[in-house]
Amino acid sequence: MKYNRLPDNQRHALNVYVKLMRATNSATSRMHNHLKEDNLTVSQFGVLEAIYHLGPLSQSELGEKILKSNANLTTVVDSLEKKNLVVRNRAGEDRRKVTVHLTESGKELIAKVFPRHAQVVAKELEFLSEDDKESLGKLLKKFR
Amino acid sequence: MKYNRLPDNQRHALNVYVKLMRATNSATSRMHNHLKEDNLTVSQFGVLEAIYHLGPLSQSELGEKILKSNANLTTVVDSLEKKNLVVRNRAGEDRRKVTVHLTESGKELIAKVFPRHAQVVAKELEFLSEDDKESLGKLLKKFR
DNA sequence: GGTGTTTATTTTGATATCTAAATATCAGAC
DNA sequence: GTCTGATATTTAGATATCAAAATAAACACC
Repeated sequence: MKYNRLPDNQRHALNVYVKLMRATNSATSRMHNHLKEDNLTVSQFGVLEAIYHLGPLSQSELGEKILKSNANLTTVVDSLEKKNLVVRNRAGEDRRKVTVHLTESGKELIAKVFPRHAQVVAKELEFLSEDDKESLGKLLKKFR
Repeated sequence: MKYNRLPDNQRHALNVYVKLMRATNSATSRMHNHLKEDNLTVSQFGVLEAIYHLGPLSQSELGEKILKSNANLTTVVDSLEKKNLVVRNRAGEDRRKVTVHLTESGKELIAKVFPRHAQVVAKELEFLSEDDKESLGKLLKKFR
């Protein structure tokens, strides 16, 4: 796309924007493929992984982690519960909150899937040098 | 997320991956908001914009541009057609292909919305210096 | 201690999107 | 010319997701 006739700053911004979309799209499609092997959606994996690394969390906390709406978290946790990978616990101090815990089989599954995920992500980012990764990380962090 | 106990390269890759997801998420949610004013979805806007800048395109070409499946393009073009913003044309040499054109009101709309989009994107990326944008662009380009 | 406000989750109603199968057309080999 | 395989779009069936309203619990404050 050429975007002529635009002020420089807008043209540059649009170019970065388009590249960001394309990069994310290509990265995710390659990195998320392996989840099918275990019948997990990206969101389901995200929830399992967050609890795996951070311990039991409430649904709204999970929503922030995996960047999905609260309404959607209800659905995602429902489907994980149906598969016996997590349980909801409403017995905390604040009874509005649901705390989501891994079951034994949830723990087993994520303990198997996460290392593979880490490998796939590392492999798919191999084309970046360690320096590239560091600079890219710093730049992306500024988006906040 | 700390990702201890992982090899360095995997830990670094995961950090970049997470930052990429978060950056894209935060950028898109801020940059796509203005489209609601004109009742356009991101995909609908993407199609209008692609034709606006590149001229009439087939649906599969549009799918590549906006990173959506062919099946979905049918739906997106359907909805644009319903709003009289584009027309399908099947009269080319290859009669399998549909070529999507802007109507007059489609042209008017995108001629109004695109400059605003460019402004919003530029504004939302203001926190990056021109140098930052250039380095980021170069790094993201490597994702191909 | 009742009342209004905030917070967490769920429900409702709707859209966007995907994969796989169906359909239609084209292009090349024979 | 006809068959075979590739390509473009559409249809069918399904899931993921969202925004807004509903529900329920906690908090604040007079």
